[in-house]
Amino acid sequence: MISIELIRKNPEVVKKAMKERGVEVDIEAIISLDLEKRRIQKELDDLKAEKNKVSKLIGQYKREGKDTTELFNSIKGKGEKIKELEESLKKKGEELEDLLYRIPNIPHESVPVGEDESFNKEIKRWGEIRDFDFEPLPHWDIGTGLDILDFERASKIVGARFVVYKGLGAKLERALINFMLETHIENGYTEILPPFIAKAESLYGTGNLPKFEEDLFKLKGTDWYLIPTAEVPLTNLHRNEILDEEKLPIRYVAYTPCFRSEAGSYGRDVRGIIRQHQFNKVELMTYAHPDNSYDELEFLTREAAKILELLELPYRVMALSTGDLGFSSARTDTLKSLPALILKIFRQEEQK
RNA sequence: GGAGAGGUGGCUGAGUGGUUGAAAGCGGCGGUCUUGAAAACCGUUUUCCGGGCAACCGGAACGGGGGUUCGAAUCCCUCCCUCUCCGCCA
Repeated sequence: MISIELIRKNPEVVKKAMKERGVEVDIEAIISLDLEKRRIQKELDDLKAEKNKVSKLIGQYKREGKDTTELFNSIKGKGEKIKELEESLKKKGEELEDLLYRIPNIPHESVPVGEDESFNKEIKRWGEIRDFDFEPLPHWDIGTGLDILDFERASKIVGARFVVYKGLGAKLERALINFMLETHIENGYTEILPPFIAKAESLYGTGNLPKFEEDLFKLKGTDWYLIPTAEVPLTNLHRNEILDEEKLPIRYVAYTPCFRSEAGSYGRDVRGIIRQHQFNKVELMTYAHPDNSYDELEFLTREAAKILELLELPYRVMALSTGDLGFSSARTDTLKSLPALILKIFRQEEQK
């Protein structure tokens, strides 16, 4: 969540950032709401100060055996007024918080400015894209042909957008997870195996709530959600903690399944294992000092790229433009590799 | 599932409805002493919000929320969490 102080002090910075992201946010409305809220708080605090003073006097008078009726009379009706102000302060606070929760992060100055993905900037390219002297098959044909992916039986169990990994398919998935974990652990990341369920408060912490509730699976009759990414438990691991600066950076790696409702993406990437309701992910996460967090980001990106290099998969590193940036991200360097290739084949398929 | 105990500052741990933001100890910080350190002694040490250029002033916080009261860490309700015992169980 963007702090109200930042908006108070630098409204222009925030406005400019929102414009670059292509997001409509009424900063002026937030500022005037904040002013109104503070005005109420001042009035309330003054009133409470008055009442507290009298209450203290009553205590003193009683101890000294003096008459207190006059004191009681002097604060008559104050209670109701206080309750009234408290209520309106609470309401203003909630309104303000709700608005603030819907403001995305301020992009870093190094992020290319542009309204959509066409403004993304390539910052690195690695490896050779293989040429085939035959027509390559999409992965779902290969997978079902080898009997290592089974989409139909998955759909029997649960429905569309799930897959059953079978035999060597299951083993391959497991081996990849393990390979990634081991590689990162060797390089100083601490492995975490977190709960795959998180409560609402945690989802607010990562910006998934309140704005993106429809992307999540909520467990009926509870305050629990299936995690859409390991980022949720990893970020909340240290929520409301003050970290010792000496111990930074704290580097974590976690394997978790991820669950996404993919609402609003019906008809997109409908075949294969690209856009599933459940998928496996090995996540890297670093808690770093703000002074060197962007160096740390580069370290982390290199670390992730290493996996692709070890697997001899060609890739590009793309800096996402302001218009393509995720909600809580100040900067995103994304690795485009195999998935992009699959998508390309898939989209060609789609056009036929 | 049944029965019970408990949640207080960085930690341990007192606390009768009224100068208790909170004893004491530990830890931290500053100082005296010392060549330096330890010990001892003295002092100091919560956070958030608001107002103010500032010194400072006001408000809030004793697991969360609500209630009673002029006044709540203390009484009542409710939720959450931790621990112990019994039962059941992968």
